Amino acid sequence: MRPGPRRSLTHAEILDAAFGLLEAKGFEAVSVRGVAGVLGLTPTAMYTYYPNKGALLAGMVEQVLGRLDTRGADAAAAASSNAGDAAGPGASAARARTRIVTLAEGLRSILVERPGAVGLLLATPLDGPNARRLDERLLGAFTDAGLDPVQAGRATHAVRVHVLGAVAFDAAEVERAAGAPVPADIEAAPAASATLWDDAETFPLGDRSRELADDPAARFAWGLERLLDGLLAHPASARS
Amino acid sequence: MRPGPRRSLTHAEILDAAFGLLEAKGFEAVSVRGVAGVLGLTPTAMYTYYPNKGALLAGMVEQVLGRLDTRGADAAAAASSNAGDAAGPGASAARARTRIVTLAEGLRSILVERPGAVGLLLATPLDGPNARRLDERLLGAFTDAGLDPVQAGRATHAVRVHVLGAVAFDAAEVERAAGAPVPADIEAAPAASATLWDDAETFPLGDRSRELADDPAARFAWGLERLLDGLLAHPASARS
DNA sequence: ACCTGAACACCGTTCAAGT
DNA sequence: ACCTGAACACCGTTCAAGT
Repeated sequence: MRPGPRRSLTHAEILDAAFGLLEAKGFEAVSVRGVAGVLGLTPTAMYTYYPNKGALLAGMVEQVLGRLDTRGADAAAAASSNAGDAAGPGASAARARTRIVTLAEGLRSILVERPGAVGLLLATPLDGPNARRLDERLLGAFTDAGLDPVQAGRATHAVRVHVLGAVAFDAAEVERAAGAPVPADIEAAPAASATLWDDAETFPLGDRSRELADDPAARFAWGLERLLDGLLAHPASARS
Repeated sequence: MRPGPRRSLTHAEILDAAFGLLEAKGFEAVSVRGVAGVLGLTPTAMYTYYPNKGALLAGMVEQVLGRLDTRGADAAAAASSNAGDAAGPGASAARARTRIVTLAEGLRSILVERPGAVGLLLATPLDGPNARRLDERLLGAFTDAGLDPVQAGRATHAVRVHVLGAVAFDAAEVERAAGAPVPADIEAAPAASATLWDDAETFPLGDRSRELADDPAARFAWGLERLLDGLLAHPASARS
């Protein structure tokens, strides 16, 4: 069978195969050749659908962020049914904060659900339509909360950084727990000239608080709330 | 010349070659074979020094974080010479905040200086001696500022996430500006069921604030200060 | 201990050719 | 337009062998 039965796959089918690979064998296993193999295609046939591997990954990112939409709508429905029509001063700011938390938690849960998806987000520029829509929502919420455009832009960036960074760290910790121990490799570390830090002595705190290590979800939620405390502290342009 | 002149390289020489590759051609170019090539070795000879590629990368991470030590000491000296012996209430908390900012800004500047180094940090578990020492310092500073051990651990994590996440995003933006345009790829994005978000309309804010996009250093500093505002807002155990 | 050379099982991508 | 097959220039890693 030389030219093949001309199956004419849809992008959705190709992305499904790619996500199957991602879930089964991790981000590293998502290769042009691998996806082609799952689909029964020759690697070169993939270049009919995507001009390069980056475009494939961008397509996957868009699909992941697309799930945030449909799910976020449900969460917003539940939240708004509780809120009623309260109209105290700062009520719209409070609703804006809830919206931000909903978006951030939603994005996190989607990324946690699909192990390997973080690698995707970090490896691909987040400038597709769904990524932009997420940005617009955060931007709108921060504006509603009283931030000026520049502050809202920076705050949006900070939230994006916090969500992706936190999930990336959690994923790395999972890998470390499951994976191989890290080699000693003594020579690599130049001895610190620790003289001026001596007010800090040598801390035995690290091991203790690392053993108390709470679950990633709680840690994330706490950090997000603290970040929002800081971002939303000064309602108007009282800051430079 | 079969067995070669038995040069017996040091780890430092190997890491230098690896960093040369990193700076010249980016993180992707840091390969076992590539480093071996620069050193005039056969790829397999590398496995005499490092058991695998991960160990090589871990060695590089440790060297990067080691630079933070020597540099942080200088910065601390300059800062403390200005501070004098002020003893008002909250003075130690203020000094702790300064220490945190110094560490975070120092780590960021080191990562920004070495393009490609972020990829390194994100690809490698941060559990070497220098990484732990950085953790201990942040932990100690947050404890000095009045946080209990669990809060200090979470706060340390939040700062780490913020620094690495922000630098990773900046790096991605630089790549995007220099690299190829992203293909349209329409079919991948499932249309959002946008019904419930309609109070936000469609925001034209995005493009405006993206054009005003301030420089990454200012954006980072602002976000870090806001995060610390939130993390250090309540001095004692007034929080759950 | 340090190194070579051959080999295995992979990558992304291009090109000429077929239907 | 969609696909194959051969090819190019790469990966990380293992193994047997040399000094």
